[in-house]
Amino acid sequence: MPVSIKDIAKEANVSPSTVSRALNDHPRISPETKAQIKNLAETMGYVPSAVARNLVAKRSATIGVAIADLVDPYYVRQILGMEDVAAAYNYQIFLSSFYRNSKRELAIVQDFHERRMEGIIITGSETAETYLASKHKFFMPIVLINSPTYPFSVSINGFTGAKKVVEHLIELGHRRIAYITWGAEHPDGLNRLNGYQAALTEHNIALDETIIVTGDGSIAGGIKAVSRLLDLPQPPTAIFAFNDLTAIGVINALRQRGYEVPRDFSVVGYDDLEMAPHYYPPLTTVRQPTYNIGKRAVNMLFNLIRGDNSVTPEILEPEFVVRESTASVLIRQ
Amino acid sequence: MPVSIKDIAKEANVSPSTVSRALNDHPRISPETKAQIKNLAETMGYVPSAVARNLVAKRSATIGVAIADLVDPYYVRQILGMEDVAAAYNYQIFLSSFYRNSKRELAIVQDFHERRMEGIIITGSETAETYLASKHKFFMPIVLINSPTYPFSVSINGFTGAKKVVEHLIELGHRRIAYITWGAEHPDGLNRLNGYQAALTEHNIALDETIIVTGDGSIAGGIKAVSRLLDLPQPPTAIFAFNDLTAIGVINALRQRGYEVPRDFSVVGYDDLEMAPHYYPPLTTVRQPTYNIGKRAVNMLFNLIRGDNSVTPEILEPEFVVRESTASVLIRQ
DNA sequence: TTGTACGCGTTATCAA
DNA sequence: TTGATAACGCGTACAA
Repeated sequence: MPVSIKDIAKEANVSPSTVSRALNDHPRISPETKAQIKNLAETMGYVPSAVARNLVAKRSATIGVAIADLVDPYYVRQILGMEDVAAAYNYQIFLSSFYRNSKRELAIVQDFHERRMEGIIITGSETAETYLASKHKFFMPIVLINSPTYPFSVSINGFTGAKKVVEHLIELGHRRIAYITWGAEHPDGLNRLNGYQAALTEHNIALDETIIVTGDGSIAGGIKAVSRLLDLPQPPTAIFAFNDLTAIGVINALRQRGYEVPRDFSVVGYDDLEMAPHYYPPLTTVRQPTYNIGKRAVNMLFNLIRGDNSVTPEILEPEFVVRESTASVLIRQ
Repeated sequence: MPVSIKDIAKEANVSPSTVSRALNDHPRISPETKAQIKNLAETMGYVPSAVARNLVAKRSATIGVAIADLVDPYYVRQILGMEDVAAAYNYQIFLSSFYRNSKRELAIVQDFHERRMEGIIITGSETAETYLASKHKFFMPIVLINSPTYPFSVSINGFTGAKKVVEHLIELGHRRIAYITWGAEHPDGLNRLNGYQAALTEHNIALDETIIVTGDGSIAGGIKAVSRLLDLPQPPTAIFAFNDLTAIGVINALRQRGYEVPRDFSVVGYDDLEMAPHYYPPLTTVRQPTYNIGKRAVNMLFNLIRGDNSVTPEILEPEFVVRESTASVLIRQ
């Protein structure tokens, strides 16, 4: 249905290559024919076919981005950074979400290959080893976010992030600090757990596995975790949640039971969501440089596309933000 | 770099068309050659080129989705519905965000054309008239979300949504009900404003333009709006915010000034964000059928792609949800 | 300055 | 059952 370069050529009584040259501002063409053809293209409603162009050019000026969860602001804000850098390079982004399903993730990577993306970024992968195994042949560079063992990756330091949180709570006098995880398979899960443990060890606080419970990164998960924590013979005085949504669930569940934060329990989240400073109480949390990690990932990818394989894994530092959901253990009665 | 059908043909000593048939499970091919070629393709790491296939097939099995804001959960949840329907049809989605910039929106539509998407969905467009004007030639069907004047569109009824909110507040005894809008250009802005006015008129409450203020859909916008509202000689007793984020800003600003919601002011939001029931206080709001609207939009688009032009604009109804941020005006002292 | 010829990777048609 | 040929829309070498 769309009009092609040939249609214009026929209409203008020139050859298709002349039309091509006119449309691409090729130097060797007379100004008159160029103007005439451009006019004709306009009136005929010509729209160049990227698919034909990509076939012959062997490049698509497009990168594929696979994201763990389109609804999670943590991942979405990374996209913002990617978009800005990609736009500066005149590249487009093809975005797909695999919803934390490794099978879907691999299907997306396959699709990116078929579409001949020039590079791939995957954020939130739970199967990073796959991209190291040589049994798959990937003919385009792949950059992972938060898979620090992968050679081409950009990550945020979950170890120091978690450590700072726990140190802050210890400084406030807390000794029984619960930790709500997000299952073992979360890309950043192990790092943060190690940070949590390191802080305790450095302050000679024995690790108590009963106050490490598993959540799912959701508000509901935080609510459930509180039930388990408060049923303990010796409940914690502070709760470190895997993310802000979990923390919100925690605070709500505590309020339902008549407790107040931070008077009765200190609670810390992670991510610094847009509404974290506007929650009640404003959340003490860890701000992750999401926009920046997106930028860095695309920059690294372009280096790889250019053939510069000297890139090394990058690790960005998160920022600890104290607000009002944490307080000294002493204010408890 | 990637291996092509020709490479396999050479390796197997057959013609390219035989390889094509083997790979596509064509009926007229011997089982042995088929098996041999499939093996070869596997070991050689063959990945079919979607771009070459699309060129000859004149179809991409892909629809383009342009979205007003990737960070706004309201839009993102629509994508979820689209993805599910598209997947059922074996279609992929190419997603781009224009961040409420009409120029970028049109550039995305142009890009979709060049990539030969089979159809386009635009949600949150502020320039819907463009798609009616015949000066542009669009050679693929376009479905708009929340542009009810466009013939191929799916919308949520903002009129009844807003009306229900105001009726609820009136029932609680409120007479001075402020409304925080999101600028005139918001796709649903006028509909909701009309609903707001209709409810007031039906209850013989005079419209007071001084308590209709402009926000920007953000928490910060809600905070600013409160300043203007409380500086009025006769402040409102209830505030209807354009969305939940604005409502959160409102509630926070009120709390900062020592007021409590709903004791001193009733506040209503819009959207029913994931955390709306878990905010403090839990938000009275309007739940929009976002997932469903995404589904309907894709279904409509497929009808158009099939050539069925008998589609008519669809309007879905929102659902009013009462929680704890609203109360009778009588409980004020 | 313009036209001719060819190739990109794939599928479909026709002939063998 | 398989092979040769053409075509999709575009860009580019080479020839005119």
